[in-house]
Amino acid sequence: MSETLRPLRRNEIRQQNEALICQAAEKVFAEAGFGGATMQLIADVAGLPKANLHYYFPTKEHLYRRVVRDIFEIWLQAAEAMDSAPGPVEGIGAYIEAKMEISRRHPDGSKVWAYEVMHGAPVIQDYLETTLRDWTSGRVRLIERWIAEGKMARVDPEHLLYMLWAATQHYADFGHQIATLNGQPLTDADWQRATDSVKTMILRGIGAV
Amino acid sequence: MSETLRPLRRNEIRQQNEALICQAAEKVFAEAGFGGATMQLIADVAGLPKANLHYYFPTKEHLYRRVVRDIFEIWLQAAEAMDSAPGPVEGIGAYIEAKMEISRRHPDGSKVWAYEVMHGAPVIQDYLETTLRDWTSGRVRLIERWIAEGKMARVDPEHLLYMLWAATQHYADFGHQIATLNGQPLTDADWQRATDSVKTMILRGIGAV
DNA sequence: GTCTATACACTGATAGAC
DNA sequence: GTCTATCAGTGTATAGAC
Repeated sequence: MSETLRPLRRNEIRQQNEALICQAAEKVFAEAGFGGATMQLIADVAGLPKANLHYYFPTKEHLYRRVVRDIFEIWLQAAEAMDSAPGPVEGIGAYIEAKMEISRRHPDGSKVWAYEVMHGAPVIQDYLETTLRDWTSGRVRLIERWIAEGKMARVDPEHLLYMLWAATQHYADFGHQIATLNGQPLTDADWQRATDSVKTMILRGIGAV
Repeated sequence: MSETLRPLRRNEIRQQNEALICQAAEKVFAEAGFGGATMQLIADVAGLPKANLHYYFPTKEHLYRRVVRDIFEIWLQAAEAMDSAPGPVEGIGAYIEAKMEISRRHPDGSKVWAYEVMHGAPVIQDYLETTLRDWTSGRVRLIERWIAEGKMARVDPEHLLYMLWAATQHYADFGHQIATLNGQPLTDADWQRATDSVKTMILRGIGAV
């Protein structure tokens, strides 16, 4: 009887521990990079013996790969905010809000992604060449349609996307610099003002308002 | 006679070797981060025995500190392009051009800076709190003056600066991602188009054109 | 599935001959 | 100022008891 339940229980334990380890790994990888992170420190943060990490993830690189892939999924989900919008004001406005919210809620994930890309994307190069490229192509066509319909100025769609990524992720990746210049970490009101500033400047910059 | 010349010669040798080592270190730190970089690899890239690095820079951290400080100086020099301009079109336009040129010519330096800030600026925290904060305060006042003079829209000066940094440095820090989406590294014409795009969107975004 | 002990490789740094 | 040899410390990964 209990024999038939054991597989499910094991899966639950695995899922729970993997999530715990991933959470700790994201934090440590963001703070130290791949080379600077140690399995020992990740284990300490997760509150597990170091050997358990190797039980769930055979190597440090496997664990890192998993963390980066999780972040990539979050980026893609935010992208949906841009679709099914009547025009750039709603679509790009919603995309900026979604990406700013991610920068606020998942700054470590954003940093790990930045770290990975900065170092030549050794782990997720295939994602860049497939999923991200496909997504980008689709949004370029969407922006070109908005331009053709006279809903925004004639801007280079690719460089608009780069600016959207840069402006929003900057608040996560360079959050420490911003907090230092601000004198303290951004408050709720600060984040609202930041989001409004980015939205206002970009929407006006593309001639949508 | 030759005795009096020796100190100069030694200084020249030191200067030359330090520059060689810094150049190699910038490349390796950018590609691997502080933790991932090894003195052995930096020595190999510089074409020197590892022990020589420790002769010129006592520890790995001393070498890293020097590399980050060099980059910081380049940032500050670019900032001068913004001053002594009659208005935002010339001032911010020139600043964008200068920063895009740095992203193109010193992508490794930009990455080391990004890496350092992303990880909490353990080495250059004092620069953030003194030099960068002072510089920022000065430019905020400059932008506020332009706004008061009706030369641009009423935008939040701090967030405009963040957007300038983000948009320009993105082409260095995320250059690999951009090259992948572009199908190849940016050409001269691509860089020109990128610079024009950033200038056009931001200058229109702040109501300066 | 969990954890202790350990093998094995590598790193930063130094000593000391040249 | 240059370079070989080497040490002490640490890292990843695993073996094996529980």
